[in-house]
Amino acid sequence: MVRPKRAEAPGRDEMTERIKSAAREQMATRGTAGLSLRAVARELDITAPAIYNYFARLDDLITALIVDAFSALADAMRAAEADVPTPQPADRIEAMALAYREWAVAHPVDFQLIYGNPIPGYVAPAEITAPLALSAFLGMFRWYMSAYSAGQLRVPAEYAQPPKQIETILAQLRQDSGEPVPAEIVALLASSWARIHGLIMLELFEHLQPLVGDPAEFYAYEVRALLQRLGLR
Amino acid sequence: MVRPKRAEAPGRDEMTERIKSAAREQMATRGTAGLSLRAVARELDITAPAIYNYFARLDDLITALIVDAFSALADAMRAAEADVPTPQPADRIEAMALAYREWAVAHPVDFQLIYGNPIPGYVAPAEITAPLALSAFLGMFRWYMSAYSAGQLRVPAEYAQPPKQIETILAQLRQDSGEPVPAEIVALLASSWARIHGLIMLELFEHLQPLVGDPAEFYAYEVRALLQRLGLR
DNA sequence: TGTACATCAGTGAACGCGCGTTCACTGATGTAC
DNA sequence: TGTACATCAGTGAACGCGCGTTCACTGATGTAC
Repeated sequence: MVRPKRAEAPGRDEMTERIKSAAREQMATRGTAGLSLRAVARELDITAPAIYNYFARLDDLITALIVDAFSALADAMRAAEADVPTPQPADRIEAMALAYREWAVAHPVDFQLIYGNPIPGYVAPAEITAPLALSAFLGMFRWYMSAYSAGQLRVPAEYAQPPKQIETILAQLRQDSGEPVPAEIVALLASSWARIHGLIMLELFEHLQPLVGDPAEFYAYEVRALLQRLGLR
Repeated sequence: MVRPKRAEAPGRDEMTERIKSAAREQMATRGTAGLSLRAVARELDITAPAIYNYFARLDDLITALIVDAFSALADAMRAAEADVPTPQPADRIEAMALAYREWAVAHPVDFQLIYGNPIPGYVAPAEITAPLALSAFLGMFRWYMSAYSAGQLRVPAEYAQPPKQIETILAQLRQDSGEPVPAEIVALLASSWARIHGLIMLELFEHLQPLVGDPAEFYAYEVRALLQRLGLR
């Protein structure tokens, strides 16, 4: 019988996971700012200094949680995208947008951790955070581009003249995607992102509910409206 | 010479204002969760217990700050609305939307305080908070309604069939505004709010900048697009 | 005008708390010979 | 197979800190007679 690891002793990697998981759980119940090394240790029946064997500072633990949250969100969106049986961009975009909200609602504190309020005293290392923040939405960008190239996506009249400043990012996107990127598509992506992001933010803090009743239903309605306006439905 | 108050002694109301102002300043530099009674006292050259003469609990101070922030935002929007010389609803709506962002950018921490992350351990009294949260946007609702009644606002095709759940709020709105309120208008209002709110949230946490460059310019563009789509421009 | 009293903002000491981090240590486990 | 040693996760005590809140008090000010 092969037994690569002993059953009772956690092992370094698993212990690291346990610490992160306890930390996530604690944030879920007490808010992002409610995280404390000692409480995590207590939860794991361990003394606080033991955690220093895995994370040199509390900030390193937080950074690890942020990185995990970003990739969990990106994974959820990729999985939703992959589950779509039809080849239409509209279906993929819709699936990813719905997955965005579903993940946010299922993990509200992780969502705040990456898109919302910073923890007091903690400063995220920008070189780690910045690329991850966009990555989830660049997946959607690919479908915007392919729908546009295929002549399916129609730029609505009201978005015809995007501001000049937007061209600063075009060079990089052109490099990433290997083809010329119209400023209108970037503007549409940013606008789309803001529309669904705003709905989620208002929902998470209970501001949307009194206005629309069921936020999930309204969100789906908004996504459909968006796709329809882009000529994809 | 009339002198209703002595110059050197602050007086109760002014001292209350000073405490709130120091608290706001502290939140601005250390985040919403960085607020502490003792630090506020230090700032005012006073001992911490003295603050209990003005606020029975730290939570009461926070509640006062929230109420102040809500009314400051509502005031800013009302002022912008009043400054519009033309009678067109589109101009008023645009002015209010721009004022919404300008206030948020000028007071990011206050904006987070009312629309974002709660302070750990603090629970806002819903009976105070809930009505205020909507109030700023109900001002915009009036203009949506009047533009609709005047036949200027055209409901875009993609928003033609709002979800059923939205009708739960219609009765109350009908009572407030004194006329029948179509579900489409409420849907448009919620959608509009989410669009600009999402842009602001992404801007406040630096997620929008890499995508569009100048957030102010992009915001103005988005508001124009919205008004145009509603047939108001 | 002078005295006694009430009011009340602010003091200073103290409480018990949880926090992040350091330090020298223990003791189980794996490895080399 | 047995012994000596290295590794290293985890311990327990201690540090200095800032926090919210309580309490009995001081002392200036205003008021009543």
